[in-house]
Formats: sequence, structure tokens, C-alpha cells
Amino acid sequence: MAGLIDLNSTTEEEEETPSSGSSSNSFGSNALISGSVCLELWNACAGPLISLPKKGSVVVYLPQGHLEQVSDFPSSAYDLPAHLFCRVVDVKLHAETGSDEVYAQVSLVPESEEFEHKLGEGETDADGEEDAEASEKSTTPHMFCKTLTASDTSTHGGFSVPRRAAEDCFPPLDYSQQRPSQELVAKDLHGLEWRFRHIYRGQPRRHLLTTGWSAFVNKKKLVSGDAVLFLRGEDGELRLGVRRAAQVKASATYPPPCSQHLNYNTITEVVDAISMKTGFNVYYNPRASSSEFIIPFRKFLRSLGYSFCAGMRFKMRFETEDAAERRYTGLVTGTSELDPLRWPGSKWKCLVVRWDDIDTSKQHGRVSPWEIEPSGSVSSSSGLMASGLKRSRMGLSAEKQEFPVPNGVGTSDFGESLRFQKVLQGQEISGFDTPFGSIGGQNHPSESRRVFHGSIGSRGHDLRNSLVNSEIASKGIGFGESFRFQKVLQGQEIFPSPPYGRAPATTEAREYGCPGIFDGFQVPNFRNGWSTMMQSNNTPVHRSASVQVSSPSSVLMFQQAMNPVAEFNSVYNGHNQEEQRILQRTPYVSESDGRKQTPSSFCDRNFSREDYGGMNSFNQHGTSRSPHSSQSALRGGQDMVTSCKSSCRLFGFSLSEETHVPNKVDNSTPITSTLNPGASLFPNVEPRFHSKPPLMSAAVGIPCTKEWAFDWRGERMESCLQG
Amino acid sequence: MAGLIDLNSTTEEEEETPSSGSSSNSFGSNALISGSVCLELWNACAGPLISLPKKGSVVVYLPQGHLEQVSDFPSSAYDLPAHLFCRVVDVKLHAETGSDEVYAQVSLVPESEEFEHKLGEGETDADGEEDAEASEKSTTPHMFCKTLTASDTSTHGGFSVPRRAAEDCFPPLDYSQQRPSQELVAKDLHGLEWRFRHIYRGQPRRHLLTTGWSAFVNKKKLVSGDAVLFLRGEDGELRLGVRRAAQVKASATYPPPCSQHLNYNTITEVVDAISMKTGFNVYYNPRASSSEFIIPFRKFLRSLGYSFCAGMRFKMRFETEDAAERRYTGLVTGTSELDPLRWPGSKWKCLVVRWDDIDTSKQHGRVSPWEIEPSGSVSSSSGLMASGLKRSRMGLSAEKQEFPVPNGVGTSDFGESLRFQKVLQGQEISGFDTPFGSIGGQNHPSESRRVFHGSIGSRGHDLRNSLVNSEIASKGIGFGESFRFQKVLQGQEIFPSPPYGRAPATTEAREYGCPGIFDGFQVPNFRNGWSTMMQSNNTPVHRSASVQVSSPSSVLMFQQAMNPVAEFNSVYNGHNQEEQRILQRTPYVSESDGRKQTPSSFCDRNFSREDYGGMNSFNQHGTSRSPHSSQSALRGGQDMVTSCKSSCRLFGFSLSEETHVPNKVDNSTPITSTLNPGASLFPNVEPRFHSKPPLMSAAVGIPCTKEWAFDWRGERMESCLQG
DNA sequence: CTGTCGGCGCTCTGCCGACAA
DNA sequence: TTGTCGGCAGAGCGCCGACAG
Repeated sequence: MAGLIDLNSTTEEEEETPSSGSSSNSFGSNALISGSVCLELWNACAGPLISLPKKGSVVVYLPQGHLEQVSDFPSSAYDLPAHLFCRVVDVKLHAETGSDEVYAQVSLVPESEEFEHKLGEGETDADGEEDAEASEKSTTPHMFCKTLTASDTSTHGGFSVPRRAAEDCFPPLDYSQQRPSQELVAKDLHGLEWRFRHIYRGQPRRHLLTTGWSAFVNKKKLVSGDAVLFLRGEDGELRLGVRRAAQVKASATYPPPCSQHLNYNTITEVVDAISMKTGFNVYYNPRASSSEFIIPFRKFLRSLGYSFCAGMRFKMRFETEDAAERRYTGLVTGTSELDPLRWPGSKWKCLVVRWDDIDTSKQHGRVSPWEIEPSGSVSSSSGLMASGLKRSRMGLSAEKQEFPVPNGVGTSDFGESLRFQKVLQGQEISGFDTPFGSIGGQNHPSESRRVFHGSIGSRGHDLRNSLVNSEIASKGIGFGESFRFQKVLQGQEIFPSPPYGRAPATTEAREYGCPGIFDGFQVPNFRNGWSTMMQSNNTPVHRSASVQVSSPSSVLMFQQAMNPVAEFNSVYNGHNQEEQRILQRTPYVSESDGRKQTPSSFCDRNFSREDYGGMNSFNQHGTSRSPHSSQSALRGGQDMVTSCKSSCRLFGFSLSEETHVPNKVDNSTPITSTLNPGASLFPNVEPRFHSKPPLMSAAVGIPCTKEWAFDWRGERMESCLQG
Repeated sequence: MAGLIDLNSTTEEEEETPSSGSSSNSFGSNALISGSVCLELWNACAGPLISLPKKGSVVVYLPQGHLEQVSDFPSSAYDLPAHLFCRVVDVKLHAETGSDEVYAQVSLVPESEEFEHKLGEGETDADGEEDAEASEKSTTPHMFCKTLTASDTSTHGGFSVPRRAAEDCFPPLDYSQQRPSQELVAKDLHGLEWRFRHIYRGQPRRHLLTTGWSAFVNKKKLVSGDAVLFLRGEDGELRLGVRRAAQVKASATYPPPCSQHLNYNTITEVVDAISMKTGFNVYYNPRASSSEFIIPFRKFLRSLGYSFCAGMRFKMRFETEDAAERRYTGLVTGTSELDPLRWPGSKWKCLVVRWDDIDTSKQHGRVSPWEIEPSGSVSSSSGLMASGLKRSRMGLSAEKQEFPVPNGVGTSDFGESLRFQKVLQGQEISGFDTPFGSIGGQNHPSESRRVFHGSIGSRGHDLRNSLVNSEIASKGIGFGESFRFQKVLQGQEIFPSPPYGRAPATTEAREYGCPGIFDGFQVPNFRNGWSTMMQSNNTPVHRSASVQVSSPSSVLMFQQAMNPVAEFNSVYNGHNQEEQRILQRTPYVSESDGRKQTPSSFCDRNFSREDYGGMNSFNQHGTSRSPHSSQSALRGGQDMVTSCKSSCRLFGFSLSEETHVPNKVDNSTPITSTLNPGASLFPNVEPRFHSKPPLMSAAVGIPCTKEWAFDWRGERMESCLQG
């Protein structure tokens, strides 16, 4: 209890250590390049189900699926193979001008036949190679996503900001004023700045974006049902994205010819490239396509490992209309090639299925093997992660878990989304009587009910092992940009790495600790891995971070690893005293009281007056002044960065109370092969990861209100296991 | 004097022959398909210098030039030829969503080597073949273009419509009311309808577009300096386009990726197509590209015929920032290949030039041979049109001619723009003291000073000869869609084919008579060729039409040829009595008085109450009624169509006294090889092209005011000469 | 906590003639 | 003839708290 710090409350300690933020400033500098925010934003906008192939990795490209999406492409008989092994040489993220619709330009180079042989020989090449600079990039500490209501999009008023979202993502307000307000500046996907007046007013008080909001709505052509996404970078920079409602995609609101032609001409590129062994570009619009046609190589192989047959039950993820994720189950009724004449041997949508609870008219009756996951017992020979990967307990929400994951499976289906923090919308965490019942509490044990904690301690050793092993394995391998992405759960909060965590309520939280991970069988880059760690309340934590999942809100607070290897080593060589001090002095506390907040609790140094002091000129009523909290404002964020680093060093694994990370103990641990899909590739690592249920699974079990959708699942474990 | 009819005045004769319009109704029916308006609009928006390859024709495609415009295209070594002979299998006109920027999709198919042999054997296949339906399409009778002023684009008010523009392009108002008004409905390039309230009010009275205008300005993002373009089709349908100021093109106001990617991927298409002999698409944005990379075959050959050498003087057209056309002169300082390694033998920008009077920093120091025109004496021996086609006199503006064209040259450089009526902006015709000084005059000889007339009458026989000869030559050849386009001179009026012309003031005006002509060496299609002819005032003219260029205004009134060959034949077989009668009965008279206009003078039958009777519901004041002038409204347009036909038969050539076009002289000219770039590829043809100066040069000599830009030159002669 | 609404002030659009170039 | 302006009226944007779920 004493060790717990309520994230929703302000601690004296916080306010007394304003200087800690400045002292930790050096950690946050140049660890984040400006472009990386866009990457996170891109993924947040793309939606929860979207993944991108990792640069340098090997994927399976399915021209059939590509062609299927190019509606106007002539049916000329290009002699294309059904499956094409390609190496991803580049992934560029774009957003269409005007619509802000995200799309990716994936540059592929066909792989030679010897590629398979290399695989058989255990070479790790297939997992890709990334440059070190990518590790400099990092992830997103604070973001939230909200579906716009009619009032939000009406010209009559502004945008109602969910309280926790405002408190976590926006600079603090001076709540001593009657109507505190400030100007927010946020950059969209194109780097354009949008300015909003953020005011806290009304009875009861609430956060609103007023001036500037309607201009944004008009320019972006937002309608009720669309979602906006605010994201605060480590540098305090605010970003905002748009995720449009599903039905908008089908309409012709925005000029389609661009994307169409892009795809159209891409096909001809492919034909060339195959014969000439040159690269080609594929433009992938994650919001427009129902199925992916670029599949990570190992995911593809894994799907082939399943022996799908008629009568087999499966489950598959869908994105619902409100941009949330949902899983549906069904029955495989048969297997047949979709177009045997033109695409002989193709696995594209080769499974004929029947859905359980959704009318089949809306869903096609065919799926591809890699899209689904067997839900029955599977005699899977590809047991890379199966061995020992058991979901031990479901935590608080076990009984409400909507998508129970059977033992022995449950990891493979998460492969593609593992690398991202999710921004899911409207999800609540069950098990709490009143999500915001406790107000202003500080370190009260009762607060622990409102926040999920990873169980800690007892698994520290395992984590350490995996950490070190992985760190070795990543040498010279690098990682892809997509590692850093996060999925944002709308309405769900995740507070990573508070120096003073709360009592562990569940162990599922550790799943948050593995966001910056390669997908599928990719080798993770640990320097870039974003992770959070569990830790005891008020206990100075070394080499650890914590993840806390709190009750219903639209806020996610993430942290990301951005420290270079040198820092990592220094920390684990005992040079982290100052960092520890900072960690102790700057607990991150979220406030959940409905009354006045202590602004400092949500400030980090990069988000303090230095950045926002000049914004109040925008205040029409003259009531907006920067709160005189520059001191306290320095603490939170920057220190979170610091703690984030430590969590990175631990690869995002939650540390339990017993966590004692040996220094470089396992640096010499040899990793023979990362490409051998075997159950015991990392016998000492994998089981440990799955001996704990993923933290996010708890969130899944949370009962959803009308507004909050299910969407969060623990889908990052697989990546963690494959270091 | 008695024979002159002031186009700016209303004649009794006009008002007394309202029935003539109805009698000529049959000529205008089903001659215009709805899509053709878009074609004209497209060309009007594209600008004066823009031309399109003719469907079915053979062009020279220069990948080098194409690549040059694809900025982000990798410099991968595609093995493309410098020059690729292609047949234009399709030309599709598009307009970009959002920006309304016009672009064309040109579908090309590489030509085989035997193409050369066919040419050598005198086959006319290279000139293309078109379907008969294209001849059904026709041109635009009434259009105007106005550069938007600050007031026009301000939110403070509406759009001030130039008086003549309103009277000519809009349905007539009931001027008996105090504030007559009506609703106008105009379709833009995408077919979207825009509604405007058209009111005639103020003191002094003026035409305004009020309600609805600002919405259009906002949606199209129009700014001061942009130009709008109203176009009234034969069916009375109003179209409007946008031509943005030149500087807008360079900015990133509108999403460029689409066009860029289109071009990008097109390159790969080309590589395929060359090897596979399949077609490919080229997307050509006439407003974005400085030089064309699709050159009509004959134009290309002709340019090779010039023996460009260092020291040779030349002239070249440019589009000025206000969308007008201007010609600059320069000196060829050398010839060298731009990129001998990658594009050996390429003629693309192979001429190194130095400009005379513009700073070279703004203009590149290299041009392609087909872009320029020698201005020195050329040893050209081809006399197709040279015989008799001399610039007899420069008329009123001879001494002010800005770009004097020496005899013997001056036709070849006009080849590409010949097919369009130009919409040029702000051009005045010199020699008039006050453009609108004369008010309400009818058939006053003094009015002749304000209008150019072709010399007439005495050349009827010559015209007939050339007509017949050309008609024979055109058998089975057809014509391209692009024939029908017109260039619109902003601020300049062109009233084609008034049955009662005025006394010839100069012969330069004859150049207006050749708009609907094939370019380069293409065989003209006489059924579709649009032309006007000069004729004496009040003198019944057979087999001729007239062009009258009146003083500053924004109105162009065009006519187009749409009569099938059968009609053509009947006319020239002596069955044209009725047509003559119509021509005599329906002189087109423009009004220049500043007082109340007789509405009927600007109406043709297609624009009468039948089309606009139901539009007054939008009238807020309820004062708008259609004038009871349906009879007189029938005359102008329809009859102009008739006379236009006759001018088409004359290929739009102005008749000069010495003009004697040889019959089929050059049809049998053997062409040994089209691929041999040699000065005498067509020894018997080319010289003729240059033996006559272009007729349009006279217009060039008109002094420009600040508002009115130079732009009109006689650029249709070349095509005419090559039938 | 937050979505929606009534109230209402105020900006800005947009129509008008006056005036001048 | 037409570009620009002052005057002015009205629409609707957008800020506010009051409710209620």
C-alpha cells in the first residue's frame, strides 16, 4: 500500500522534485527523431489489425491478393506465381493528402531459390536486417483515440475531450483558475500544425477543444463516427491523426484514382521484377483492404503448418465498424483453391469457412490460412512457441475474457500485430465497481483495484535471461521500423514505467512490455524494443519499468525504449545511479479524481511551459494562463523517459519483486538460430513468457459499454519469445 | 460601309429574321454529344499552347522527355530508345479531382518497323484513322474566360460578369425588370453542377453572379489571378472550367503524388510495351509540363528537316504567367545531345540556345527542334501551301506586329495548336482608339476599324478549289477528336461566320478561319474542321465563312463544323442554296453599346426559352423573365454552324488572292523513310510549309494593354497545308 | 463523466448602390 | 464598363452553462 502510487493522484514527491525532469533531460535528447512519431501515428491510424512487414525481412507476396484489390485491373494473363518470396527492402509510410488515409509503400525484391536452403540451414537472414539508426526511433508515450460524437462534429460546439485523455496527453492546466485554458498545437500526418484552444470549463467541469476544432473538422471532413487520435511524443510534441469510420472507405468521398492507379501499375512492376530480379513497389492501404497480401514469411509457413481440414474450428480477428477489434469464430467447411486455373496451388483464401455468429452475407466465405487461428486442439508441428507457452491465469478478468486463448496456441495468431501498441477504442477494464470512483488518492491500496499491474518479481530471472539472450541475438541484426509501433486502445489507459508502481493485480500487464518487437519469427531489436515493466510500489526499481493498466478512459500512456546500447550497458554496469535517483524521485502518477488536478503530474520536461508558455495568447477570454507549475511540470514525462529506458533495457518485461537482473550474465549465451521454427529454440525463455498470461488479456475481459469496444489482446508475446 | 455589319451593334436585319434560327435548327441537332463539351472545356482549360495527339495518328514518344518530368523516378537504366514511334490508340481527357487540373491519358502502341515502309509508299495510315462518331462531336459556340479580380474572389461580393460575356453565354434576362435575375446551372469538368444567381443590377447596370459564387470560389480554391471559363454548349448547357494562374502550378497546393506516381509507373509500362508490343498509357498534364514529349510524327520529321545550326535564329512560343501566349526569339548556339550516354541520338533538347530578351535564368538553355521555328530564311523547297499563300498585307496592325514572320517560314511552328480555338485572355486588337467607343452602330463603316475581317469574295474560287482537293485527299482518313478544339482568347471576341461581314481591314484575320485542322502532316477531316472565312459585308458568300475579331471583350463566339460529308457534297454540288439564304438572313452582329442590349442578338435557338424557361425559380426578386425574343434568338448560333461548315470545307484557310492549292500534289509524295532524321526526308513537302508566313502573325502585332495579353497567332495554317 | 441542448454574442458572408477608373 | 468600397442585414459559427444519462 505504501509502496503504491496511484497514477491518478498527485504525490508530494512529484511536486518536490521538479528538477528531476531537467536532470533527466539528457536521456531524452536525440533519442527520438521527429519522423518516428509519424510512424506511431501511422500505425495508430491504420487500426488495430494492421501490421507492416519489417524492413529487411522476408515475406510472402501474393499477387493474387494484390490483384483482387485492384478492381479495374484487366484480366490479362500475367504469368505470376501464386506465392512470391520477397525481401522487404524498404517500407515507407504515407498518408494521402486530403483524406489523411494512411498507406504504405513496400519495396520488395524477389528472393532467390537459395533462400529456402538458407532457411533450412538455420541462417537468420530471413529475419531481416535493420540499420542501427532505426533503433534511435522510439515509440509513443501518451496517446488516446476517441470516436467523434455528433456534438464533436457539430458546428454548434467543440470537441469534448475525455478527462483522462486530456490529463495524460495535454499539458497541464492551472486548475486554480476558473476556466483554465491553453493553446494546443498538434501536427497531423503531413506535418501540418493544428491549433486548438483547450479549455476546462462547464458544470461539471470538462475538457473541451473549442477554437480551432471546427476548422480541423471541416478541413479533414470529419463526421460523426470518425475517430481522432492524439499522440504526445517524447519531445512533448503533439500529433493527431484521423481514423475514419469503416463505411467511409467504401464511399467515393476522396479521389480514388490515385490509389487505384498505384496498384494498377504496380502489377506491371511485379511482372518485370520477377523476371529481372529487380525490386518493385506495392502500395498497401491498410484501411481499404480486407486481407493482407504481404505475409511475413514465418507467419505464412506457420499457417501452412496447421493442418486445416473440414470441421476444424477457428477464430479470426475483424475490425468492427467502430474501429475496434473483434474476434469471430467459425468452422472450416472445406479447402479448395480459389482460382485453380489461374493461380494453381495458391493458398489465397483457400479455406472455405462458415461463421458462427455473424451473417455470412457480410463476410466472405473464404479465408486464407494465415488469417485465422485454430481454436481447437491443433497438432501443430511448428511449435516454436507452443512449448511451455501457457497462459497461466487470466487475472482479474479471466471470467470475463471474451476471447479465451487455448493453451498451446494463442501466440501465433498475434504475430502480425505484436509490434504495435494498440490504440483501441472504448475499452474498459472490468473488475472495477466505479472506474473513477477513487478521487485524488495517493498511494492508496484501494487504487490498485483500478489499475492493472504486472505481477513482478518472481519472474525477474527469467526475464533477465531472455533479455540477455535476446540482446545477443540481436547483434548485427537490427530491427525494422515497424517495431516501434503501438496499438492504441481507445478508452484504455496504459501507463508504462511509473517508477512507483502499484501492487500487482494481475500479471497480464507484462504483455505491454513487449511492443517493440518483430513479428512472426523476426529477430527483435532490443535497443528499440519498447517495453514497460512491473515493479513494486514505492520500491526503487533498478533496471525495470512497469506497466499499469488503469480503468476506463481513452488514454494510453506508453513509453518506449530509445536508449542506445551504450546506455544499456552503462546501466547494467552499475552506472545508473543517477537514473535510479530520478526514477525514485519522479514517480508517474495518474490522477483519477474528478476534481482539480495537479497539473504537474502530467508534465514532463518537454511538455512544460517551455513548450506551452506562449500559447495563451490564443485565449479569447483572457482567462487562460500558464499554470505556475513549471517546476513540477518538469518531472513526469522526462522521468518517464528515463524509466522507459530502463524498461527498454529489460526488453519491456515486467519485473517482479524478486527481480534481480544480473549484470551481463547471459551475454555469452549463444543463439544458434533464430530461423528454426522449433519448440525449444529458446527453451529457457519462451516458457517463462507464457507462464504469465498477457496483461492485455485482462483488458479483453473487460465488459464493454456501448461506447467502448473490445479490442485489446495480448499480442506481443510472440515477438518477445523469438529473440 | 453599307456592307459592313458591326458585330457590336444590333442590326434590324437580325431582329427581322428570327425565323432563320429555327429553320437552321436541323443543322444543330444531334451534332453535339454531351461529352464533347468537356473536350472543349478541357482544351480551354489546358491553355493556348496545349495540343493533344490525335487518336489514330502516329506520334513520336520521347521517354527521355517523359522521364525528365518524373522527378522521383530512379535513374535505373531502362533500355529505352530515344525516340519511339507510336500510334495513338486513345486519348482520354481527365481532370484531377479537387484541383480541376486537366490531364490527358494517351494510350500508345509502339509502331512496327513496317510503319516506315508504309509511309514511304504514300499510305496515309500514319495520319490516323478515326471513327465517324467523332465527327458527330462538335465545338463550342459561346465561351468566355475571365481572370478573377480581387473583388471576384473576395467574400465581400460576387462575380462581376463582363457584359458581353453574360449576354453571349447566359440566357437572356428580362431587362424590363428593375433587377432581372435568373439561376444559372453550369457543370464543371467533373460534371458537377454549380448554381449561380445571375443578376443585372447596380448603377450603372452590370451583370453579377451572386449567390452560389462564393461557394464555387471556395470549393475550387480560386484566388485572384485564376481564370474561370464559361462555355455554353449547343444544347444550351452551361459548362465552366478553371484555369489557374501559372504560379499555382509550381506550388504544392494540390496533391502531386497522384500524377507523379502515374508517370512513375508509366515508365515501367513503356519498357514492357516496347518488348511486348503492347500498349501503354502516358499521363500528360499540359499545365505542369514545360515541353511535350509526345510529338506528332510529321511535326517531328519536319523539325528534323530544318537544318539547325549554330547561329540560326528562331522563335518559340511560351505561355506567360497570365496564361497568355507569347513568342520569344533566340539564337541557336549549338547542337549537342543532352545525355549522349543514356540517350544516344536523342533529339530531346538537343539545341543549345540563347534567348534574346528574356533572362536565361528563367528559361532553360536547351530546346527541342520541334519546339522552335526558324526565323531566318530557310531553304525550304516544299510548297504545298507556299503557292499563293502569301501574307499580302499586315493590315492595321502591321507596324505593330510583335513577331514578324518572314515569308517562307512561319507555318511549321503552329502545327500543334492549330486544332483548337484559343481562349486567350486579355487580348486587344490594336488600331482602335476606343475599343467600345462606338455604341449601337449598325453597319457603319466606322465600325470596321474595330473588327478584323478577312478579305473575301474574290477568293471564293480559290477556296472552292482547295476545298475540293482537300476533300478528296481526306477520303478514308478521318480526323481526331482534337480537331474540334478551340482556343479561347480572353478578352477577345471572335464571331465566326457572320453572313454579313464587314469590309476587310486586313487579311491576317483569316488565320482565325482554320481552327479545326489536323496538325503536323495529318490529313484534315473536313467534316469536322472548324473554320471561319472572310467575306464582304452584306455580300452573299458561297463556300466561305468569315472571322471577325472585335475589340476587347471576353467573348468568343465560335461555330463548329458538324455536317457530314454528304452535306458537304451537297453544298458543293450546288445544293447549298438554303444555306446561302440562311447566311444572308442571319448576320451575326455583336453589340457594343453600353446601354440596354437587345437580348435576342446573342441568342441562338439552343439557348432560348426552351432551355432556360424554368430557371427563374431561383430569382429572388421575381423579376426575371425571358425576353420575348425567341424568334431572333434562333438566328445567330445555328446559322453560324452552317457557315462554319462551309469554312470547314475550306480547311479554315484564309483566302488570299494568290492562294491556289494544288490538287493532291503531295498525296503521292513518296516517303522513303520516316526514321532517317534527315533534312530532306520530305524534300517536296517541307519547303512549302515554310514558304508562307503564318497568317496569325498579324494578331500578334496587336499592342497589349496591361490587362490584355498577346496570345493569338495564326497557328493553324500548317495543318491546313498538309492535307 | 460527457453528450446534447438552449441561449446568445459576434463574426463574417454576401447583397446593395456609390463611385471612379 | 467594371473594380472596389461602405453600408448593412442576416446566417450561422461557436462559446457558455444547464441538464441528463
